[in-house]
Amino acid sequence: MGKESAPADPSPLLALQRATHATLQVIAAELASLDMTASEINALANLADGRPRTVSELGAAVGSRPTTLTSVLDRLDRRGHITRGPHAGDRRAVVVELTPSGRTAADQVRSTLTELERRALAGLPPEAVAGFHQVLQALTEVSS
Amino acid sequence: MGKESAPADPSPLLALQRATHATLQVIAAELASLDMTASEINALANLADGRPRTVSELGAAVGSRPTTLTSVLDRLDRRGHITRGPHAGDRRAVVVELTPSGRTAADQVRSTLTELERRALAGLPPEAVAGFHQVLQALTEVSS
DNA sequence: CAACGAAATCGTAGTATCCGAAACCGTGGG
DNA sequence: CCCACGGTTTCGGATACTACGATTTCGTTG
Repeated sequence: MGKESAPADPSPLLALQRATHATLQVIAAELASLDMTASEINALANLADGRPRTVSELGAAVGSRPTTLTSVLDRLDRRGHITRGPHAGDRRAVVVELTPSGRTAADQVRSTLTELERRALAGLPPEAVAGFHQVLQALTEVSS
Repeated sequence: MGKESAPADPSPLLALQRATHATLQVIAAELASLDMTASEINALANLADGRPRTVSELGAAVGSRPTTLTSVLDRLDRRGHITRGPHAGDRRAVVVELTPSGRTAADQVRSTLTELERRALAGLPPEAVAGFHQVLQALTEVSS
């Protein structure tokens, strides 16, 4: 039974981790000019739509605890990429927002991401991509 | 136009990272009795098939540099989960192999993984899972 | 045999990540 | 009105991941 095409890795979760690591390294390498870490890139990419978010929201988006984000946001703040402002309706919460320079960096991050996605998914049928998102959402929901 | 089901995240790569973080936390929590970190779990899961591997091979499987694995393997070694032996045909290389106790732990890891996968993918059509693997492989290949 | 390349380890440094505790604020009950 | 409770963020401390450069050992090629 020729198993050449199905090596030894039928586990979706292991393949998930491998793909994450591999893409992460490529992204960090292509964005080396920004001199940012993976976490900073991740945070910035999630803010790239320009909509301000609280620390908790951002933490849920990137998959980290709010405590973890504090140091990441500290660095982005020091570099002038984000600002922390008061929340309109809730004075406990802090609103994280992109500065103009942060917007430039975030756009660069997003274009790198979409470029990599385009390169990888060019020859694949749309059903595969749809299934990909379906499985990712199922995994995320089960792990929420 | 109800946007509840399509939040603001059409980026496959961002969804990938979120799912990875979310599943990683659940796995680490369910395997808390083993008292191992995510990297150790990842390495052990990749060794669970019982086939010995070199450090470089394992590094390619988990997505880390060989230098990164050294400390992880040190810990697994100290706990008696793996042994480092000489490679038959290449005396530079080191062969990493599971011990009986490592095999027990690896089996536990694998059963936790398959259980989580089963829970998440139960209601999904096989085509979705197939597309998931297809996209994952494409992303990994582009980033190799 | 001499030179070059590959494999793994070690030392060093920078982050990431989480936990517990504290400070601040919003909400509901007396 | 005041108070207790829960949510939000930050800080301090501890552990571990990760990478880079240098080193050692070994295979390979000329």
